[in-house]
Amino acid sequence: MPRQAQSRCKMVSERLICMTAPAPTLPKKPVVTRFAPSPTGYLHIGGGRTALFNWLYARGHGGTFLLRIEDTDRARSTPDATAAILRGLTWLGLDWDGDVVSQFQQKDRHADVARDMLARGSAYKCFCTQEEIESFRAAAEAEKRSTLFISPWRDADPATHPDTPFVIRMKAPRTGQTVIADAVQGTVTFQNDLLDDMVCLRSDGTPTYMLAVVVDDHDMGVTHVIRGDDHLNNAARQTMVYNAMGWDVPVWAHIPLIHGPDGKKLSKRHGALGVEDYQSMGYPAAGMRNYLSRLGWSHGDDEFFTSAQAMGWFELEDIGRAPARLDFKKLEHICGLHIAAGENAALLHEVQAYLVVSGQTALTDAQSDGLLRAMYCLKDRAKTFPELIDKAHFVLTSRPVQLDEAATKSLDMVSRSMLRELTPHLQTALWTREALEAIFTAFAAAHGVGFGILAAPLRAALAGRIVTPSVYDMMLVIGQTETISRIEDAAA
RNA sequence: GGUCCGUUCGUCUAUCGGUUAGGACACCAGGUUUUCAACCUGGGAAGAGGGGUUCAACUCCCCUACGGACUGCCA
Repeated sequence: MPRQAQSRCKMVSERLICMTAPAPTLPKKPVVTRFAPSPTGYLHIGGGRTALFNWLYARGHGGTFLLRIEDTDRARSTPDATAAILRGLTWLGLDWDGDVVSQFQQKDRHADVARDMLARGSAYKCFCTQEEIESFRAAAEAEKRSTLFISPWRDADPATHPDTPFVIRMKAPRTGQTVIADAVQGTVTFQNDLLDDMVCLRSDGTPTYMLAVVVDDHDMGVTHVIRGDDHLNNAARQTMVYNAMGWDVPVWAHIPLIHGPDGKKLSKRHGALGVEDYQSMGYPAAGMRNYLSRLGWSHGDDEFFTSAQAMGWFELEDIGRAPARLDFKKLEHICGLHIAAGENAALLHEVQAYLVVSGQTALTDAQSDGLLRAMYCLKDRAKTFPELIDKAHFVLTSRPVQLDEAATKSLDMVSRSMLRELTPHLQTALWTREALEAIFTAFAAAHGVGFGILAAPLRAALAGRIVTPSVYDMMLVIGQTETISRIEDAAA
């Protein structure tokens, strides 16, 4: 994928760097990004966007997009949740490279690194019990002191170590500051004396997230960590692990979270949270990708685009710093454009998948065939798949066509007799739009009525409803025989 | 409480010191029409507040307010 657009600013600054320091023109490391959800439920819509950004960036830069499941918390991780996440990503069309990595399976490696840090003197054994720490924190809070816990074992003589369970804590620097050069947030500075010695290895020998992410990201060769800005504070402590091990720190990009329509953090009461919920609501995946990518990222005034275009445009510096709200109206609008632009067979395929996941009965072969033939007059008007199916009712249904209340009402004595007079004209008609238009125009004129008067009972007869696509489109799609039969049914 | 991040129309956003602050969704009005949509035209609608810096600030700096994240042997 050629780089179509690049921040002008960045190009200028790179040029400047080259002029002042010609040396660092080392070959750029290929981009490696990853999405690392924890398997505690479904794929959250915010997680879906994080995955999307990682995917766009990797794919747009000829890089690699990896997937890792952060399942070190055994109590909260379930195989079902992992499966749900994979399903969500697959539906969104975000394909990852290589095998899915299980963080838990790397636990021995994590423990090795923890011991390595111990040997290097950048970590130490802490024998404090959780109860001790909890009571310390409770007391500190009550007295309004800092709850920052400094282990008494930090500089203890190993000879004094008791024979009790211990955790391995990072021996974090107590002075100076840690600077995060974030591609989205800019330069963020943390005072080291405000950061505690995080636990790297639990007393049961399992690694904590803080250690595991760093080790895995390093081992997997991740060059760009694009994740929610709820991790921004963590980045400082994680940097210390990189430094302790002498590893290259990745490029950080902490993106703002997505909020609900009311501006509050997205939660259950907002309804649809999982990516799969959006699939069951019948939004096309291409539209979801388009809409989600515009939440917090922009490329000038471009609103409607394909993922291929987004890949060519996507740069970290174009990501905003403020949280964005979910707007279903705009989502629908974008999705409508994607349905309209969709290829008929692909749309049919997606509609079928939608019916299955939303627990509805799939279309029969005959219905699929009908939908395919009707697609041309349907797809411009539907924003979602349920809407598309609703508008396709005339071709999905079969005789005898069920009439709804309004349709029954419009088929009164007068209009039924009009329909009876109409059928002979249709029997001999050439079945083209032009010929049909000529017939109906003449027929309406002969009866001294406008075409609208004629169209209403026709909609009722053909679709059983009075809100339908164009009557000409319906007749052309269902064909001459079926049209005449339906009109005769209604006129009887 | 502490640390960190954020704040342009109702919403998503453009703007990288000089613009009548632009676009899109939504909304309102009109047009088109074969119902509903779609479509076309037009309209209202924004720099949180206060201080600086500057010839000039939405843009840079500080303070306040509001919102958020983190502050775990969760991830």
